Amino acid sequence: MGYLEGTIGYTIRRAQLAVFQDIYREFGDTRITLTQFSVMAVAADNPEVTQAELAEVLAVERPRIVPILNALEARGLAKRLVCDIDRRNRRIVLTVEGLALLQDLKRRFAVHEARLDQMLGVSKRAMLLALQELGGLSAQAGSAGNRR
Amino acid sequence: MGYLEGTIGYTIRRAQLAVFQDIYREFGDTRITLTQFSVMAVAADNPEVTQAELAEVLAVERPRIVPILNALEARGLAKRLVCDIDRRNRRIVLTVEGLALLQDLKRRFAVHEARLDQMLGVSKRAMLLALQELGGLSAQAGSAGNRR
DNA sequence: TATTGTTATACTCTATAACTATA
DNA sequence: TATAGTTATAGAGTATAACAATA
Repeated sequence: MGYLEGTIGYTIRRAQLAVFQDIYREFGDTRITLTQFSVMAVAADNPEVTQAELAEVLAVERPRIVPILNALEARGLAKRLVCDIDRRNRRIVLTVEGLALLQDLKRRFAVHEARLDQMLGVSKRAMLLALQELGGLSAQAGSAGNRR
Repeated sequence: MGYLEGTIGYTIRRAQLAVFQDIYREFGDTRITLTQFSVMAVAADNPEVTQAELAEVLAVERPRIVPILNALEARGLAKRLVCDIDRRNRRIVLTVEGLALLQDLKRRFAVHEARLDQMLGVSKRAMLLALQELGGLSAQAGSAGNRR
């Protein structure tokens, strides 16, 4: 090795793998994926959110949202409601069961985040800000989405 | 939104997407994936590396290495050599063409890294170290690989 | 025409088990 | 029996194009 270790690309991939594993360790037997969790969290805070908006926030293509919502609906955790104002849109709302599960998941997520806080200490804030700056890379780019 | 923005998990995913896009922007028309690049970089520094070792360094399952090397071999960039000492192993070596392309890719990668340096300044080093600490999460974990 | 959600398709990645050849 | 590489398979994720309904 040697060359890769000092690069952001390699390091961020390893770190993301570790972070996601840590989250799934807490999620345990809930059979909820990170993307499903993210959809639920966004929907809870934004009851009027549409599927296209969800796709943009989660940085996935619009078609990906469909099976994710299908899974949540099949488990009775969320519902699609046709928007009266513009009947092309569907508003995503959590059911009572969905809200209850989200509370549980957020508790689990907090355990995970607390573990990160303990590992990173004060440098956590600096890293978060730096990571958010990196998001600005795509703004600079000529445009275009993912290549691969 | 709101909830997700302050989390490491969400932020690291967005950041990784941006970083990878930025790398592919530089790789341009080379038709080399990040994983292929990583294999070439590791093989160049460790001429005796086996496929199993590659898999571990790159954090992919051993079967994933096979099609990656097939692609590199098909383009005449790398070769598998059966190890004389233990004929179960194959040593991965780059061809002259592979080494030449790797030099080019490293130049492109350096442009990408320089862009990150410019964006992040001194905080880059702190972030790199913090990200590497996060890799330690999996060590703490009960064990096990990816969940999903 | 343009947009939202959807379907369909192809490709990649991930995870796992099982096979072969070696040891 | 154990290990390295391979094959095969099933399940997710990703990227695109195209369609129906609606605007």
